[in-house]
Amino acid sequence: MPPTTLIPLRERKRLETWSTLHEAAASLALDHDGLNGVTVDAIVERANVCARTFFNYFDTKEDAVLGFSEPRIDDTLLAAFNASTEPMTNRVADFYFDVVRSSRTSGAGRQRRAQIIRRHPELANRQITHFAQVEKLVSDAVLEHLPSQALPTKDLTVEEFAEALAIASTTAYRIAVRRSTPTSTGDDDRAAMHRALSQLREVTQHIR
Amino acid sequence: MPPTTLIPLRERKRLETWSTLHEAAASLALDHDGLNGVTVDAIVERANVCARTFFNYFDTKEDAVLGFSEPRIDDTLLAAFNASTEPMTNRVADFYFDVVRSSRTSGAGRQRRAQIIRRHPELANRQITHFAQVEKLVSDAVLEHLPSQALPTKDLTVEEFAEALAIASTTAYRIAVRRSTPTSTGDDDRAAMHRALSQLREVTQHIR
DNA sequence: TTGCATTTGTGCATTTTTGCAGTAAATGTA
DNA sequence: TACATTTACTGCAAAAATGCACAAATGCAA
Repeated sequence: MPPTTLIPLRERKRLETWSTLHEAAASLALDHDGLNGVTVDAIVERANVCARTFFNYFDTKEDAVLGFSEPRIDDTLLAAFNASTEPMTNRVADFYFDVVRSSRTSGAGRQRRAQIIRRHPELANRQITHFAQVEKLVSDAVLEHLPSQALPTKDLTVEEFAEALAIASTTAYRIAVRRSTPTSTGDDDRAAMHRALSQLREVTQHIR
Repeated sequence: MPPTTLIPLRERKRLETWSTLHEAAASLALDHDGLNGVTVDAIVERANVCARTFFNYFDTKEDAVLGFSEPRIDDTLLAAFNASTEPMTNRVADFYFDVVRSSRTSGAGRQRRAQIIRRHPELANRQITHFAQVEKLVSDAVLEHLPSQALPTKDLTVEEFAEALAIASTTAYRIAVRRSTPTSTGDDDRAAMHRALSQLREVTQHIR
């Protein structure tokens, strides 16, 4: 565990409030039959904040239960992307991975999210839109920062290329998550993603 | 323990922060050789708030260790004072008691405060000024709300009368506190104060 | 002595939380 | 059917917490 004093107090408290709210929402949802068994009031009472604060952290009750926040691209992540010397596909995949994992949800948290969605499939939609958001975000960022010489063939526009890279990343990431176990670390998952990516290359090579 | 939902969230949190800071300050002071063994930084780190917030709650480090807040007169207390049908001296004593006890310090807290002061006598000054503050506050409030027919003799101005009532209250209260034990409740202390008051009457009757 | 570091305490701008009023949709109830 | 109640969510103003710069006092070392 990293020493708490490295993170400024204000941010530490924000993270804690986020976690408390998500924890309250998720555990209540598991105990009380999903979304409809839980009210915002019950969540905030358990988390000891007011209802208005709840909506400062989550757009919807659904998001609180699943622990989704609007995905954002940190400057640090962008810098890492630009600095990387990997082939472009791996580079984008790493970037995608970083963006997805920059959310505050831990490994155990993702496990539980999967459990909740399994038990309450009506929540699956939200997960899909979330990954769509990440994909769009990554696609746009890649497009904006793509080195001009990176385009592999004349058949593709840069827009198409960026989009394809993002789509491939999503695919590889989802494969990695599917293969992930409760004991997997973040590094394990990243490696699994790269494996999936190269398998994707193998498979697609025979298309004609 | 009273149900928490009766106190509004904002006030609940203020009380909690106050208690947390006082608790941190008092226990650190007991463990580390009084005032000088404890820094504001150490207190706020334990209480998990920033240093500026500490000074929003306490004027000085001393006050935090002892758990003193600037005494204030609640409208509720004033209303009780005005509504009372007791003889004026008892009325003022009750009022004084209410004002003193409206601080957030519990019975156990007062015990510990006494312990700290016993062990670190340089803190005793602060206690004296605190009681002087309360006395002045009560004296002024009584002066302002004294029924005009309440003056017992022509020998006293109303100012002097109000002051004397406040002084008598302080005296009785301090006697009661000196007699208080760790198992005394607030009601016990109030009764002890009234006993001290009537003993005061006995004793002073023979002055000439 | 002088200079440097630590500590208490304040002023002020920014961020966060709270409280409250109110909208819109869903749901229960006469 | 109409009508009240509950619930999710928003806008806005006031209160509280934070971060930061800074003053004053204190201690400590050269």
